[in-house]
Amino acid sequence: MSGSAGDNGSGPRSRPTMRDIAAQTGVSPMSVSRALRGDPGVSEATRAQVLAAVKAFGYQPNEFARQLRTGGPTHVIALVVGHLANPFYAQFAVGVERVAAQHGTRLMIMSTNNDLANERQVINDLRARQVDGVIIVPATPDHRHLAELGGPGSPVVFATTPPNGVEASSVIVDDFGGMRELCGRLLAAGHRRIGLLRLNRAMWTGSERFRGFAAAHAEQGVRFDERLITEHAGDSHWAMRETRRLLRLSDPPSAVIAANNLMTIGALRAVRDAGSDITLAGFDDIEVADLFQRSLTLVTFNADQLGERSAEVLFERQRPRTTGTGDGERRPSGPPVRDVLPTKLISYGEPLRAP
Amino acid sequence: MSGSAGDNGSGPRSRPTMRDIAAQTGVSPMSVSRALRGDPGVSEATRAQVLAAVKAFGYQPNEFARQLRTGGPTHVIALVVGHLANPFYAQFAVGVERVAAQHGTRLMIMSTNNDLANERQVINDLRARQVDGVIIVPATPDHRHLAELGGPGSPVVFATTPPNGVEASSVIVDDFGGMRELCGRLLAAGHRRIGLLRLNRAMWTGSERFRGFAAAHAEQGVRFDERLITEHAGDSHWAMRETRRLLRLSDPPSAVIAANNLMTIGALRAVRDAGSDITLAGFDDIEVADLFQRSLTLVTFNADQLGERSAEVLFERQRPRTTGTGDGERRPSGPPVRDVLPTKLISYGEPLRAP
DNA sequence: TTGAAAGCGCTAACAT
DNA sequence: ATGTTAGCGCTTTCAA
Repeated sequence: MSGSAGDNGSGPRSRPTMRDIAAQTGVSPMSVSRALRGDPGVSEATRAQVLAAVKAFGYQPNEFARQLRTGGPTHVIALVVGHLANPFYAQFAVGVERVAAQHGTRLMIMSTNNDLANERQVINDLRARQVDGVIIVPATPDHRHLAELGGPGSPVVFATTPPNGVEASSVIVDDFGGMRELCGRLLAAGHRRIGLLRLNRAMWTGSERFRGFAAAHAEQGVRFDERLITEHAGDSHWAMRETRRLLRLSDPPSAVIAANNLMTIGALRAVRDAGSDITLAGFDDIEVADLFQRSLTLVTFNADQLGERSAEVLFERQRPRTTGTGDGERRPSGPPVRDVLPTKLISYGEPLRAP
Repeated sequence: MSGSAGDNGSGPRSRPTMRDIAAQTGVSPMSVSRALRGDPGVSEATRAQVLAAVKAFGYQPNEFARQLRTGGPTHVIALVVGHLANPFYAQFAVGVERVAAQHGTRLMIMSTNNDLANERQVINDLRARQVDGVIIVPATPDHRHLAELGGPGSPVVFATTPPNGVEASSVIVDDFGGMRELCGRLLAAGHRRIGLLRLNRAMWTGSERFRGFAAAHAEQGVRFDERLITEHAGDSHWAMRETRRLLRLSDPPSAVIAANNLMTIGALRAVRDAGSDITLAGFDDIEVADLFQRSLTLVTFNADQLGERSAEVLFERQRPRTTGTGDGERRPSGPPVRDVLPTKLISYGEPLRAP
């Protein structure tokens, strides 16, 4: 009546093992093992008995013990991201999980809070836990601490940022092209003073998106004003303050570009509070941008698809680990993959306006 | 130059074990074990040697083997949610992870895509993987398939929905009170025909929020029109269509309440497209609601904190598993906890208006 | 069809 | 301070 099965009577004990099932059934643990795995070498009679006992005990095989013995894959991959609350990561994770499920693999999502020490710990932990592979959105520009990953049986894929100092596959976004297009449009519309809330130059996305900004200016023969460009790790509070500052300049920009989704939100708040009619644009899509009060032009890409592609690359590179001391094994596969996803400019609300 | 350490020369082999380190160092595996765990019973000399060899081999102890032997906790808890892309879950996960980190525990996030069969599989998998505990936001109203969780050493906490048919702790939101307050305010403002996009009545949140709606009407002596109430699992597309339908009624509502965050988004889109000036309200907070074109009144609660509290409850109920055949162990602890988090009404944009 | 022995990688408990 | 033995829960291998 009260609890489920397996807890018959007095003191709860530790989880039942195969031996318990064997004892209960009157067969050897080996037969239990066979019965549970669907091995043909058991009579239907014993199999039925075993399964009954299993159900009665609420028995669940210990996956670790099995994995230890067989040396097979764990069917777990890990996704390491900076901060879960960023909707980009969530959407990315959705894509990864879809592909993982297709491969009968579970996804373990770990967040580093964009902290290097934390990232290190997480990585070590994942290695110790024998995950079949890792997809990482690196928090830092230097990836040498990730070198230990990517060994045989545990490939790694870098997402949004190519590996730096390590050999590994990567799936990234056309940061340069996307920003170049956006900035080019603004310039073509007549904007001459464009503010930029950029990401740290040490970050790949930071430098690439900035390169796009600079390239667009160069192509249209416009010199940009350094004082309209500020750099940060990229949170919304900072973006809000910084946008406010830009708006108050004696010679303010006629447009502002925010280099990521969170900064776009911050910039929007500053513009709203100031009642300014400055043109606003940003990198990264925002799911509900169509509901915003202000028009917004965004460099978008399919985060979902980025996740899918990353996972596909990961699985392509997986090879079953050798059990014993096997020595003649091949490397994961050929040279690292390096995929680049295209971006697409989307205007929510009105299209880009002249200043 | 090229790769990192441990891959000196020809063919990569399987991961090194303690024996490899021992052989390399000329000590016994036991000393390696001791050195790695910081056990005092090793000379500084050997410890140094061991650590050097470990670094050279890129050796990482196998956490599974260790766990198997010691029978200790795995220091992993799992969070099972419906769909990662829902920002509520992401925010919830942030809170859970914060508390988990404080307990030196990793968080494994698994999504079920709101599918029962999937949920079952995930749960089994987690049991097989010996997680120290599970926090679940149940996808379905019937929780009997979760009965196997919650055994000794692996407690469960239900979040947002109390357990049904199982004994377990839960941390939920004041669904009833929140909706009652919101609806009460609308009625007090003079609204007499209020539309409701409600969740499935089989779901706890669905029935509780509806109870609040009904209670508010009863208290103010207003009869609600059943035809203004529609029921669904709660996605934004459906909410959009349904809101459109409500707006087109010959006797349309003067206000519409959406029973969750996704439906609120859908309703907003419908209202925008229709150019209607209907009053809109919803359950669940929306991070960027302050940037929306339309004013919105929301029943909010702190998802972060809900996550923290759930994790705290989980850890309170954890007890170290007994290693051997220990029999005199106690139950996790006293009776199940049942926490309820308060809600808070927030108006973004203008406050609630009369019809 | 079934079982006994051995061992996956590690560590507790006992030697030395 | 170091090593040996045994065994965690399971499965592979070999024998009956």
